[in-house]
Amino acid sequence: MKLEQATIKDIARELNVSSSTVSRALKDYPGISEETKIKVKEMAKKLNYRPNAIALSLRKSRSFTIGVIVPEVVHFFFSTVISGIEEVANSRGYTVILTQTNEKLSREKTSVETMLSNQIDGFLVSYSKETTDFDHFTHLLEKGYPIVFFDRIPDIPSAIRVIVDDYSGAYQATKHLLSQGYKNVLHLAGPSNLKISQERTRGYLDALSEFGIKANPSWVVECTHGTQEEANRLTSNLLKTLNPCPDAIFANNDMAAVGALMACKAAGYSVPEDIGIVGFSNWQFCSMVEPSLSSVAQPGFRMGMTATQLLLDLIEKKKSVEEYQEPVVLSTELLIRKSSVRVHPN
Amino acid sequence: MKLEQATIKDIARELNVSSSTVSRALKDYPGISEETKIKVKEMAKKLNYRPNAIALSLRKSRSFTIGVIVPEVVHFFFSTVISGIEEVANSRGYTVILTQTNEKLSREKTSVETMLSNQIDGFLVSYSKETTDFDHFTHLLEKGYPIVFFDRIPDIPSAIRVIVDDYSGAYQATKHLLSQGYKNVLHLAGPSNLKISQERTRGYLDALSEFGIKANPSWVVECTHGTQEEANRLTSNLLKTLNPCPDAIFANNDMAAVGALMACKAAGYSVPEDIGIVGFSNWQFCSMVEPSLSSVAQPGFRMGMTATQLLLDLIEKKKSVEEYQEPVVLSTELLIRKSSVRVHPN
DNA sequence: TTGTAGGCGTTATCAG
DNA sequence: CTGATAACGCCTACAA
Repeated sequence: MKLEQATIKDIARELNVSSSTVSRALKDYPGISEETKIKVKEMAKKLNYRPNAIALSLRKSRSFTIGVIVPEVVHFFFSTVISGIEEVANSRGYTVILTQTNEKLSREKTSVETMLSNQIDGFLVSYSKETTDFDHFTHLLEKGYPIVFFDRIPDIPSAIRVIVDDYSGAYQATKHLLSQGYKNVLHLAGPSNLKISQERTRGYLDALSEFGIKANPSWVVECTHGTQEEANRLTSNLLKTLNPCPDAIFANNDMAAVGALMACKAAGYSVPEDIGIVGFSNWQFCSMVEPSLSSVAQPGFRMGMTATQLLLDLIEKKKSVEEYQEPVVLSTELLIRKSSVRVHPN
Repeated sequence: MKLEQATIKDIARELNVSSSTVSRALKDYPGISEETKIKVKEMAKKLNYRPNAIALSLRKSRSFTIGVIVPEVVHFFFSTVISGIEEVANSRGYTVILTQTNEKLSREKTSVETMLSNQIDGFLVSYSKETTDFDHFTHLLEKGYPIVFFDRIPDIPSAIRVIVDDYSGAYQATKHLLSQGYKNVLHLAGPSNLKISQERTRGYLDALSEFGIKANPSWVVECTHGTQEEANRLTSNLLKTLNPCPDAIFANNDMAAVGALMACKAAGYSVPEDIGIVGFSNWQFCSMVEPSLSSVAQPGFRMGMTATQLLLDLIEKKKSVEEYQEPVVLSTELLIRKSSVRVHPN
């Protein structure tokens, strides 16, 4: 029992005109009498006519659809980005197709294929943690297919990229900890194949060196999954084994920061008195935990909007790839809460 | 610079056969010689042939695409549901188009239109808080168009609906509070036009009456937006004005529960000693707040999977609407944490 | 075993 | 100002 949609032909038949006339009348083409225009539009309304986007796509080889590939929807940051994408895409008349890879390269590849099959006009991509080889994207880029990478970006100069200022965020966070008088700052890092992780680690290291502290490689600990449990486990161990014992932790993400926070508390340390903590992303729960968690806020919504604007401008040829050789960088902001501010500094 | 996609015609031309032969060979139709099949498939690979889903849709009047309409992506529960939807849709070869309404009826309506234009095969809908009139859906239902409502469901018997057991969850939560010895349980309710809110309130009321407590209408307070701030403000006031002072709060959602928690602490009450609190949804932060928040867990992922399975079965005519006169109900689970368990019961 | 023709809904092109 | 025709890529009766 399919919804019998009225077509242009139906309108034409009812009115005894040709379908070309109807098509033109509906689009207010010049050279159509006012009279027929009105007749046609009325009939269209009467029959509840709705243009068939599929037929249009086929005809124009343009689908007015963009494909979004993210690692996980259930991730505060990404869901915020998606919100921004939706916003811009809708307002400019585009439809959004979404897939999540669940951090799997294989799913990323099939997603790309499906979307290409669906003739999407362009991609918005944040790749999976497993992705180290970008052939499935470079092939497309070479042919001039519009792709905008956001947050997790590849090292391909010809790719358009939107990121937040991870380096500066990490730098500010670490500097803030050091300024508070913390001396031994541990870094719970992200997967080292992601540029964002590298940048955050770089910011951490630079802040240390600015304070004349020699970085110790064993104080940069990779939290591969970035989950609370993992960070909890790692931190518990580190608190026992590292010498001197860390008195501050800068975590690559908030989940890890909370895990570390729990571990510190469980080990009998007080936060922020004994150990200061700063996270990254400013998830909703930052203000809810005890003590509230300082964090580097990333403008997710804005990132979604920016990336989509770029992509659509590209698709509509309002901009060209050449104009974006360098990544677009959105600023981050350190939000200082209780977890990193000593009431009685040492 | 569009990606020049090879078509069936291209393969046909290269091989000096007709396009129908190619079409058949690619699909392993009976009555095609092994030899041509192999030739065709090799050429297809060589030319990097990829079927054009758009053309297929037009031809078959089926798009293998489903439309998902949710109020907000940035919402732990909904993002979990989306995850479940993705999972099933992908594995059964369907693409997902997503829009969020931002709780606006107008956007809900335009979303429906756009999706219909895109010839989607069916809808998965959780409607907005503004939606009180369902004409834009009933029109479609009457024509037999496949729609599955989830979580927020309308009172339309002919609509297929998937919900969690809100009533039972709320009932269990309230009963739990009363069993802990709390006497005066306040209910921070959700918007009264949503069935889920009504059901949760009903569960609350029934638990009260089972304990021989006469419900007081002014103890059911509507939190329209369900935000932390709103709940915080409301609770602060209520703690001052209600007589007797509440010694427990059952909140319609976790954000509100946290708001209430903050208000209680700020007013000098200790949780759970003075005031017990239970939330609803089991957001990630429940285990992170201090004290950890008891909450009713909703199986979001499972809801997404179930709803999608139903929808696809419907689309593929493996099931009929008649088989689902009653809503499908997924069970909830009360997770008891610290916020509702007195160490020293009165 | 393969080819031909027609059509899904729309619009661009050319004629009238 | 309007109509006929072809084409987008694919599939499927029907014919050969």
